[in-house]
Amino acid sequence: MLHHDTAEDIARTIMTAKDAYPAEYVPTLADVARLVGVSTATVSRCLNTPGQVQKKTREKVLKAVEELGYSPNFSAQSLAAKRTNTIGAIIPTMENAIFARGIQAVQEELGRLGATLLVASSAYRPDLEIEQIRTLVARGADGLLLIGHERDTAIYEFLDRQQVPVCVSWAFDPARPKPSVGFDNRAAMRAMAEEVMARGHRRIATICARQADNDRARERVQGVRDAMDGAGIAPSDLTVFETDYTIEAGGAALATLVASSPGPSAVICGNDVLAVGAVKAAQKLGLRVPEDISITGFDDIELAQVIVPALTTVHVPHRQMGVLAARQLWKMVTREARADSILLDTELRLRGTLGQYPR
Amino acid sequence: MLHHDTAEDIARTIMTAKDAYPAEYVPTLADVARLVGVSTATVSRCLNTPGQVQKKTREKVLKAVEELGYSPNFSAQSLAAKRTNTIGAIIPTMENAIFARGIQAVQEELGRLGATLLVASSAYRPDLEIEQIRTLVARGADGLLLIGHERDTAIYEFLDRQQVPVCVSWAFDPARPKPSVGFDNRAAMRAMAEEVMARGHRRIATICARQADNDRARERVQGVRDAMDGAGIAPSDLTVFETDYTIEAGGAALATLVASSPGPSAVICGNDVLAVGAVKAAQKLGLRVPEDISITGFDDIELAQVIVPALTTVHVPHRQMGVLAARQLWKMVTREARADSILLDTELRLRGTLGQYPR
DNA sequence: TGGGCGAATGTAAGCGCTTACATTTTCTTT
DNA sequence: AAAGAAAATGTAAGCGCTTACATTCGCCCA
Repeated sequence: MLHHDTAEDIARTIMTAKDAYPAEYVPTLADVARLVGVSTATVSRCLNTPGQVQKKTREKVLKAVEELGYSPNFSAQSLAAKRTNTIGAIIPTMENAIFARGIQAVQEELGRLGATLLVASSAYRPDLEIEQIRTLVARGADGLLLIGHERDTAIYEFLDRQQVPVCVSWAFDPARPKPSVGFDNRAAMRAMAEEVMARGHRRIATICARQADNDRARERVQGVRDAMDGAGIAPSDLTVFETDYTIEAGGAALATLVASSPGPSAVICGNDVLAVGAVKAAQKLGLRVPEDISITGFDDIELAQVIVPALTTVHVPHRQMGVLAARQLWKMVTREARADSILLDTELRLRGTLGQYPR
Repeated sequence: MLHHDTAEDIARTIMTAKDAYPAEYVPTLADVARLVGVSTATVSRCLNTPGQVQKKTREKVLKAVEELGYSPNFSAQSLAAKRTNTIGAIIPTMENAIFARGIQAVQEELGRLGATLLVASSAYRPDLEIEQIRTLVARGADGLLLIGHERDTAIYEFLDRQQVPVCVSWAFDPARPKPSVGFDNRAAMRAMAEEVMARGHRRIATICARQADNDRARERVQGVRDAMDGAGIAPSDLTVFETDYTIEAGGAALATLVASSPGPSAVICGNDVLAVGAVKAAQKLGLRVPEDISITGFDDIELAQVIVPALTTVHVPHRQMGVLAARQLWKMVTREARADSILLDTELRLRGTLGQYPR
């Protein structure tokens, strides 16, 4: 007679295991198979391709899975199947709402597509980013979402060798080797700078993040220069103040700028966090915004509408960007289609912090 | 004569593999071992316990690793070693600065300890949280960081069976089975409510998040009731308005509250996001804050100091909480020590939105 | 009723690593 | 210089799954 283990037999195994190792026993596929009296292949199929298994068998298996509290071992699964249904994303920081919001959208969309998102943050440090990329790849990420194009070519070679598809976001440049889903930082900032200059401002300064290894920051500054050039002002006249990505740093930068002579009549900030810091600092110095000084931001995060006056800024469709980047990446991973770059539109949001050049 | 493969041999293998599969070849431990002429065990030791290997051997191995661009396969590694050096964290949302900041600290501290953090967000949905917990465990998370104590007991049983240590944060209750690193939500809110009542307010309302499966929200409301009780007011007199966790929802809630009769003279909000929405909405309705209506928050996020007037709120030491939770969890994972609960202090930050009861 | 065919299930070979144990090499010690 | 201990390295058995291929089952039709 064929012997099929009962739930009690398995329980006994568990007891034994308990004696041998102090750890409680975690059931495996084989345990489920043994309890039901089928092969591990059948159990595996029940879980992954239920259509291939007879209804009766499937039900018995699922019941056993439930009874034993079985949960598949991800490492074993991906080692055997060579895919993980996992996408990795590395963002510069979680502390800025801008990335948080976009990445939340990525996560939701990937969940809808049946994939999981792993998020790491690099604290704006290229060396840490490389480390995170290697970690994520070693963890079997099927694809990677990276912010901005610029990074060491060695790391792109590594990714190519490992056959890991990459999609770049928060930037757009079809000329780059990797597809990107984003917006044109330079053109967007140029539009903002033109708007500023249309109000008569000529003494313009910019507060931005470190440009060295940040193509987005650099392109935004370049956008301001483009606008100056277009208006017949020497782009080299632009005062650029690089600083950390915090409200305090933005405030300190503004204080320095207005202390110089002649101080700027308009300060174009590389993002909203810096801009909010600048607005608060200006007000603390007794300057009226925008009567005495105009200030603009970039991103359009919640903060922008909370301060008084509300911040004039560039609106970026983060959620849409996240959703599209997720879809694009998934296409690349499943090799459904060639991924193209997608350009999203930004929009000027003219609010209270931008005014006419003081008469 | 013993034959050792040269880099060219390996390259040839790679070429062959290339013909067989379109994918480029990803080198394995065995390739490195073959190139150097040692066993896989030695290579493994070079990478994991370099002290056990002779300097000369180690150098040759590391050179080969470099040359081949070898990167260990995480799945294989954790399948064999039964540990992942990975901690999972599930937070309600990434879109609130409060969690982002704390989790960033957790990540930094774990990095220092040699572990990686995997972050998932549940969008405040218990069913999604369960799913995320199972995913993280299946991925081999050595430990889990969860927000708040309250969840289905079945999921705690599952975690116990899987032997996954859990540390709870953003809450503190040593009476619960899992250790927690956090603060006393109830006492903190009670202190705030007492401060409000000390200014003469008696018509008090509360705007908070859904209490149903959120012990933190519930405890905060309870704290307000405690204070009322202490002042001889019937706690049942408290108007509680539950809503979503957004600025807009906070604003809408305030509008509803002031429209009722008699409207509250002070609105105690469950967190800063709701409070900021309430302040903005009140101002839009023509009410002066705090002269006509007092509003308080909880968390002390950046926003609190950006609005005018600055928000009176409860300061929570997020970064410290993150660091301590990370250490505690790592202790549990490495079984270095029994983990205890840690109580952190919160502090009232009395700023501009809380004033005397209108005469 | 038997042959043939598709559907359901089983068999077993890995996936790339770690590690207990066995073996070899090197260093002490007398 | 021999013996023994310690250090370095090798051998090989898994870890828990997936999946190509082999086998068996059930059903239909002639």
